[in-house]
Amino acid sequence: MIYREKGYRCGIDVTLAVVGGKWKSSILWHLAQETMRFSDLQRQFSDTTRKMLTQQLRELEADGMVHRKVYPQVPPKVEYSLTEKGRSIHPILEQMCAWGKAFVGE
Amino acid sequence: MIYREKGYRCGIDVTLAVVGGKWKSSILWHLAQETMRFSDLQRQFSDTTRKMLTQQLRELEADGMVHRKVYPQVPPKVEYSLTEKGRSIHPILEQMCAWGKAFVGE
DNA sequence: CAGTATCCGCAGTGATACTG
DNA sequence: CAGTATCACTGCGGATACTG
Repeated sequence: MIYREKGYRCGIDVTLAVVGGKWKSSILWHLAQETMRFSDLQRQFSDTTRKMLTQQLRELEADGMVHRKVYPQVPPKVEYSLTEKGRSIHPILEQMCAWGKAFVGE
Repeated sequence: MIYREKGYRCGIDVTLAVVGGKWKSSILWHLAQETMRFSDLQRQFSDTTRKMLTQQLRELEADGMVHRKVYPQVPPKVEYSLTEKGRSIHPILEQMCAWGKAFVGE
């Protein structure tokens, strides 16, 4: 199974490559609630550097999970939202969230 | 949300901490089919070092996801199988697998 | 505001050799 | 057979400064 010139053992590995990044699932989770500006995301992920946040967003964008809308104005304004593909992972994230809670709450 | 003295943003992060490791989901996936000896796993994951494989298995064991049965004999024999907790993640893995396949097959 | 660019430390990983 | 132990290296990610 090939994606972006890399081989994957099965679909699970692909999924983890897309949402398994350090902050990606959380980003997708938050964007599912609402469209957010970069500064909004910075506030939510205050323990992350701009660099990391940008990088994760760029990868999600490259995978077609998020849409990046740039308003050509000064000062700049950039909004991030989920694409259709990005929304399609949400049921799985919800289950992962529930499983994780149950796992800890024992 | 605390687990093993580490804070997690939400259940998703916990789940990824448990199954998101480089080979963990694949290990859980294969063990779901059948109990395997260490050498069986080595064959399946031929591109992984013994060290990595051992480490991932130890972490899965510490999280109560796999059971490690040692046969006290020479030469040694060690069998790995899923615990109840380990089996409980399987539905999610199946969905991740399906999602990943759909993601690539476009 | 929303990013790049650059440098750097160190944890994670690999290679190799050894052991009960 | 099923692991440890040790060393060396790479590259992820943090800190900081700069830019359109």
